[in-house]
Amino acid sequence: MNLNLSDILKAKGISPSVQRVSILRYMTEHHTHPTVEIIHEALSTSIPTLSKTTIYNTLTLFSQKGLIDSFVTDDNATHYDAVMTHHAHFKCVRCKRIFDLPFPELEKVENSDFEINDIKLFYYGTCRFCKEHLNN
Amino acid sequence: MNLNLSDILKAKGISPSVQRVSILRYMTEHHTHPTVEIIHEALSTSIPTLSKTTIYNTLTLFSQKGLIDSFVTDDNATHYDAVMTHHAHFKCVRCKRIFDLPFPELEKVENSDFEINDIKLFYYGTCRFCKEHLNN
DNA sequence: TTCAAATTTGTAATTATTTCAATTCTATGA
DNA sequence: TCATAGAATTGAAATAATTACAAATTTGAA
Repeated sequence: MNLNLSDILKAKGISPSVQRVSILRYMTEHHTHPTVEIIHEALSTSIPTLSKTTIYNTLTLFSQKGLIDSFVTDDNATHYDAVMTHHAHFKCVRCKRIFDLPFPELEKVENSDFEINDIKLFYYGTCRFCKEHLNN
Repeated sequence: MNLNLSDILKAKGISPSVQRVSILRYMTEHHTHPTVEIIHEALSTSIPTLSKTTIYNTLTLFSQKGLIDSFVTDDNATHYDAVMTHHAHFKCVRCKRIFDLPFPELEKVENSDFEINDIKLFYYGTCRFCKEHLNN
């Protein structure tokens, strides 16, 4: 398991430090689209000296190497995502959780003014849990 | 023109102060998806005392009353938009400008776990101007 | 005209992120 | 094995967007 993650990093030309492996492990085990803050809270227990700067550096590196994706939502924080298959996101405006949804068929943009390299699709609304339990 | 904007505000139950009318005018005349920073720079000349807090308050109010929309892009800043017809956005990763694009036909999400109230679609890439003039 | 309520303002606080220099770690070659 | 250069990490400070909030100003109705 650990070896596996190390190998993934090495395959991308990233030397597998304790911090990097931990962050990658967190990302692959938690598909919750965490922010730097959340990751820091979660990993500080096992690596007390882990700094946010390292997490920022690491996630930026992972992103550049194509290991993870990132996006911002209307909380103005960057969320990271280790699921690299193209998908859409649903954000519950109540509990703020972000869920994956399949990316729908999209007609191509007929406009030569724009060279499109990436498409992001966000749904906003209320999740079933909040619908059922927080009726106020 | 001015009367017009005042009336729009009044129709939404918003009293048309100088600041609010100016901000609404800026939004209707500039479809550039400005940030608070940009609006502040632009209007400070004519209203030197205009504070960012007022701009934040006003845009939040306009948004709540359905006069404008807002979204964030990967610059982690909130952009405001007075074009209220549903459309998509293209952001040029070079010049950072944001353009409107028609919102494509989308298949309905078949998932009772989510009640969807809003959909946002962003394209990222390079605009024609940057393609032609900044080839580096 | 008066005054309460609404609005605006400026400052300070908060939050996310970046910068950067100092420290720590690690792999390599003597 | 040991020294050491380069890589990685750290923490503190700087920056940027936003919010909180109390004081000052403006406004509209009585």
